[in-house]
Amino acid sequence: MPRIARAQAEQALDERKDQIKRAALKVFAEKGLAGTKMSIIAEEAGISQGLSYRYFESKDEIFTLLVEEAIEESQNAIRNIQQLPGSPLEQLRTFTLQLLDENHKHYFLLVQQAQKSEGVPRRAKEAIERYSPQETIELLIPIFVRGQQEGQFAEGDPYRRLILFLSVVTGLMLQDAKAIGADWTQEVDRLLNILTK
Amino acid sequence: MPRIARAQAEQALDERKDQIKRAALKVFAEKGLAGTKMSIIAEEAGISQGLSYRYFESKDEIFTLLVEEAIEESQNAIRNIQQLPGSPLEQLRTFTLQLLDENHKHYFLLVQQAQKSEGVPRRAKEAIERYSPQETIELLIPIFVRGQQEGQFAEGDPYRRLILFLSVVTGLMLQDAKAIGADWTQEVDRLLNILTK
DNA sequence: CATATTAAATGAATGAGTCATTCAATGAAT
DNA sequence: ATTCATTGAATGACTCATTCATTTAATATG
Repeated sequence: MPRIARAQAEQALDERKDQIKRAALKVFAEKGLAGTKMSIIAEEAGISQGLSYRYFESKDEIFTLLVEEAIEESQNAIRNIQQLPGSPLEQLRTFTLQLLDENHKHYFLLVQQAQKSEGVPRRAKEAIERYSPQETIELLIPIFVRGQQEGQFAEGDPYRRLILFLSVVTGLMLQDAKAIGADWTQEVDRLLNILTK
Repeated sequence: MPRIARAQAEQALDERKDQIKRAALKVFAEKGLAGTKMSIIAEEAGISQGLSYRYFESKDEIFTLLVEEAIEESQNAIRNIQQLPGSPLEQLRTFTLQLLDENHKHYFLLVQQAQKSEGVPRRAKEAIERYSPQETIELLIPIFVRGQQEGQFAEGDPYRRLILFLSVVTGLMLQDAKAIGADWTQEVDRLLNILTK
């Protein structure tokens, strides 16, 4: 095989691998590990039952891989928020909108699922324990406190406020509220009223 | 058997039946129909594996029964809100707090679960179709509109606002946010900021 | 009180069903 | 013609609702 063709072929394989991963992410996020059948992942990816096994060892492997990716993504997003321009409120707004876009949403829900489910593969469990979403809140607290000092956010226990806020955002994701449509901007602004004065 | 003893015996049976139903409700609400094992219900009720079958035909029967009860309860709660004293805001506040108490919460989540799950028994499905939670929103709309006219609630599409609000409340239930504790009053007041000016 | 009768409760065993995984066969690409 | 991706039916391990022989408790009878 010529050099060029080989490179193309490799890329094709990578793309297919990605396609399967994306499909799996969506389904896992919606239904959890136990609730997800390999056949549904295949269907979602538009391929046949068996094909996933040319690209991955097992269902557990895909799941674990995705959880690890999800956590990496989550860490990035959180690190990012610190650098974001604007007031604390604007920072949180951007962060929330980002959390709600398709890709991040699925990652976020995946981790949620992985946390409460039984029978999660060891490595996935470890990844989650290494980076608990507790940490998400802890990293948001300084921003919130700054907002309080600047008089933009309401008084009260930051931890409790942020738990409430994140619960609410998670709830929205779960509802998948198709009724709302793709543009969450309006909703997020309303949601932020939970935190502001 | 004397009259009295027989009556006592019957009552004992009813109580056990109730005990099983309560346990089942809790587990079904948390894990859905497919995710719930009869053995877990038994454990939750503090009885042995097989005993539920002296009181109920099958898992499906329990599930269906509970869904039917849940819908009845839901209808009552909604009818109630109309009679509630106070401003629209106060009405909604009371309604929401009621929704969040242990019992109603489980009923509400059960219906949620039943809606999205596959393989729901026919009769349960029918009960749900007969009374969709769409209806919940439609019954809340007049209250919300009145609140808008009185200047207490924010402008905007009532349907969309209420969808958001209910999604958020549902999300809270799902999170079960133990971190928050039993008293939701504070949180509900914050949540209502989503609707008010 | 002792004992017979009836009903409640247990938990191990069954077996029907589900679903991850495999693989022989097919198709496409080079 | 050869190589490799893809299919989808078949396998078999596993799960779990349901059953039922056995134990335990309650109640009646003498």
